[in-house]
Amino acid sequence: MLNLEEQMRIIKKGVSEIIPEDELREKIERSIKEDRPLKLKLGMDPTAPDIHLGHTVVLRKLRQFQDLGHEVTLVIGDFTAMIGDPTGRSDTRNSMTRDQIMANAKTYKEQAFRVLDPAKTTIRYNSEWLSKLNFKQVLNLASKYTVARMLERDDFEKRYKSNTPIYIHEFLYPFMQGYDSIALGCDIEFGGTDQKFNLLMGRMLQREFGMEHPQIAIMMPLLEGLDGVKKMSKSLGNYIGVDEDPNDIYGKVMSLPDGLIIRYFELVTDVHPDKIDEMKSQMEEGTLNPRDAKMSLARELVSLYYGKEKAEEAEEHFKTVFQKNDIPDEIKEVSPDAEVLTDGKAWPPKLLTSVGLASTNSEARRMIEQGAFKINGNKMMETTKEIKFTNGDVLQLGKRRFVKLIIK
RNA sequence: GGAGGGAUACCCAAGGGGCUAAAGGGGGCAGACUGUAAAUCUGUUGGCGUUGCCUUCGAUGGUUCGAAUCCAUCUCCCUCCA
Repeated sequence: MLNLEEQMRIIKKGVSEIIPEDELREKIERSIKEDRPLKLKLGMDPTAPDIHLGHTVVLRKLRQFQDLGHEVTLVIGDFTAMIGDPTGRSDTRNSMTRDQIMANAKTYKEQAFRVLDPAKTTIRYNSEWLSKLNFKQVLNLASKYTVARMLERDDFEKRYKSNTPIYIHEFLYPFMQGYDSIALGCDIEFGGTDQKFNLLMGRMLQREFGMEHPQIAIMMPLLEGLDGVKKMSKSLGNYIGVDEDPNDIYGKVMSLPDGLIIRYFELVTDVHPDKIDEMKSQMEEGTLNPRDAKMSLARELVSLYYGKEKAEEAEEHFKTVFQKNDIPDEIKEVSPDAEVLTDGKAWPPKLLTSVGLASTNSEARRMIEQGAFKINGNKMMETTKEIKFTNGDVLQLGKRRFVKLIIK
């Protein structure tokens, strides 16, 4: 095991807050002295099936701890998912069915191991202990905190003031998450900065339940999503999933606002800090085109999850389609129904719909009128008459939707 | 339990009998431009082979030549009182 200062240097890199830091030092010291790894906990609500880059910010930090010799318990919130974490939400979550939860939990596990070391990771489900609590025990937990303090929470306060309902069971969420920490007796709990309240609740409850050295809360910054402002999340649709197609990951990275390039390098890649600083100053001086920095970020991320080879392929694909404005090599081939295309002639809006490029005729018509439709690279604006199509024609609607026409 | 207020498109939000497929903003999509799918500007944003027709303003009925708009019942939400 590395000594205290070396461990702390690695640990502190990139974290947003450690509460309290001096107790963390004590814990690490004890762990070195007793040669006992620390128990780290990360709770994940399996409310969406995919892990995205936002999750990896915390997962990567856990991985660093694992590399220092510590152990991670990944708590799958199968029980808590039935309520849903109210953190940051402006409305009540819909509760989920058991099947959905378990299916999501499965992919979470698989995808989390793309970052975590499976040998040093334990997976637990919190229904294991939470479903066994009786009402008396719940009351005991609930008696440790007041309504006024609960309403201090920003999200609850906003909802309360704006007349959006808050259900009592949502108040219980932090207690359940806190109880996870009691059940597992963990040393450190991780989360995004938005988890501060829940993490501290765990710490407080552990102390109430007689733990001598309650857990430390380590918070990681929240990664902004594709829009560059809001946090990355599945429900906002501004995410990059670790399981997505390499071309999509590459493309999505390229669509990030320039201001996020450095932040992404820092939070979700393994690129050395010195190298990142160098890029930063080069961009400020104007000697490095942000586009090129973004391309290397995209390459870096794809190779992290798919390897170098796939990363290069994705880059090639991006160059052909978006930079040269060419037609990509691989295009889905589609044969339209005979009733749409007869004797090689078809009404363009209907053809585009039947071939999957547009979802309705009206949408197709609008896009054609806006000049978004190309056949073999030539703009075509006919929306009333039928026109001729030939086998192998490449149909393009907008910048990135392509289809090759196969006439049977 | 009592008294009031509210529900409008993907989201927020205007509209209180015909001029409303429904203002405005956000988001999405497209076009121009560029350094990229960034920024900016412009257009567009229910469906239908489209100078017209059909469906849509919480749900169901009703009044009316005509209803998002008026009436009745119901569902859900909020506020105040108990």
